[in-house]
Amino acid sequence: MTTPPPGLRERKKQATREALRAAALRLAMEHGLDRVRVEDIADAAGVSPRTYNNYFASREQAIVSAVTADREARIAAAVAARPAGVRLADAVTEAVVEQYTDAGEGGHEALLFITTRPALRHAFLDSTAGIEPPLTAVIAERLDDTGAHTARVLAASVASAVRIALEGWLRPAGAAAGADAGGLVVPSGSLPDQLRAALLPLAPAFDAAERRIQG
Amino acid sequence: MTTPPPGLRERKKQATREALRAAALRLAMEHGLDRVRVEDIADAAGVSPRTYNNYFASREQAIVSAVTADREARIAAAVAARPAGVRLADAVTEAVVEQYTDAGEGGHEALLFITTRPALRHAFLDSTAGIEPPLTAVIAERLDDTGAHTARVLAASVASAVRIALEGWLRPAGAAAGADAGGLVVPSGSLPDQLRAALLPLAPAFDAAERRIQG
DNA sequence: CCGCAAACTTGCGTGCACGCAAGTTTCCTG
DNA sequence: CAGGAAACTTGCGTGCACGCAAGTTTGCGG
Repeated sequence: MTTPPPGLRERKKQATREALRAAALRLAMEHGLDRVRVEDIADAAGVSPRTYNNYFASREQAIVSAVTADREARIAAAVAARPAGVRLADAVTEAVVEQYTDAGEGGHEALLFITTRPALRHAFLDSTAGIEPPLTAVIAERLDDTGAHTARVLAASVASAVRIALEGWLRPAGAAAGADAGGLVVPSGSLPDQLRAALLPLAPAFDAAERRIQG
Repeated sequence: MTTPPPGLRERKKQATREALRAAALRLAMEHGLDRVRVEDIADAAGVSPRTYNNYFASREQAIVSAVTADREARIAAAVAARPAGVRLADAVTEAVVEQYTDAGEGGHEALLFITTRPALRHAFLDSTAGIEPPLTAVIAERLDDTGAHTARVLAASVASAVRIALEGWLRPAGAAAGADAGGLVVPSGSLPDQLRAALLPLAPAFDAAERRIQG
């Protein structure tokens, strides 16, 4: 259903995309973010600059995607993998925490690099929006189809919460706190803690949605 | 506290910004979106193209902001205006519906124009993110400071829900439905209905947050 | 009323995103 | 195994975003 043998075209495309990702990240880390032109990346991947742009709409996207590429699919899979018995809220929370705590192979240096440059950090935070579609799919599955876009709203909310958690986690390294002006400031714990804390307020919404179909 | 008489500088800045907004929208509607160059807009507003770019990071942003400019502040104000007794979820929902149904003075033609061109529609949908900061502020006020970023998460979720509602509302005019592949499709009712429907799943989260501080 | 510091505007230069219209490769069907 | 359609790549051209380093305006003590 999902994999009618990929075919040469598709394989080549993925290879090119991957080559571009890798080249973008490597060159940026080697020579410094602003000393890498699109031409260099395309060159290193063996394609024309114009083709590079058929795959990525910006340098930041290419670089960041080297790290965030398949988180989307992984998260959805991780949710789907939880037994059907557990609370949806818990399934989602744990799946998210799980996927954001390993950070992949040599991804740690890369992640440091990315979260350290403002432009890349921004792109990185934006990439959380990418988990929305697959999350929508798995959530919709568990909810059957109660109320049509309930699943979309919940998935989008999760994506937002993750973004906020990441922002909070990066706060120390971050620059402007903005017009928050609350009262006390939390000392920004570990990433898993931040994620759980950010997702906690959404749990009641998940519970209610789940209750609606299963009593 | 909020308005120590604005001063000449600030007034000039707002005037310029407004002139740019207006020029951008007017020219785009008169001559067609892609027959308006940045130079024309800057020119019509009486500033250099470089200055235009100090105010807006893209043509789309300038045009769309002519319509969405103060929705952000209005929504926050509308929430704050509701009596303290009502359910937070209701206050927010009604405030949002209220602010998205009038659409401003001659804004109807403009809105049609915007939602009709893909690039502008995208920018328009993205602009919903702008309601997040002010919403965070008012929500945080009602919640005191239970759990620090609860307010941020809820505000961000509302913004997402609004975005989704708008997307649903524009669906008929929209192009690609994406990989939704659910089952049945809803015939996309009126905008207020869409908004209420999208915000409904979040109500339990608001209730829980409210309960947490007031019993 | 002066003059300085901070804010804002502007011209210039660089690299970039992306539409378009060939050229090339993959895929499918007879 | 043709042969043509569909997908993908590429060069070119245009307009754009934005850093930088003057020039100009506003605001604020003295």
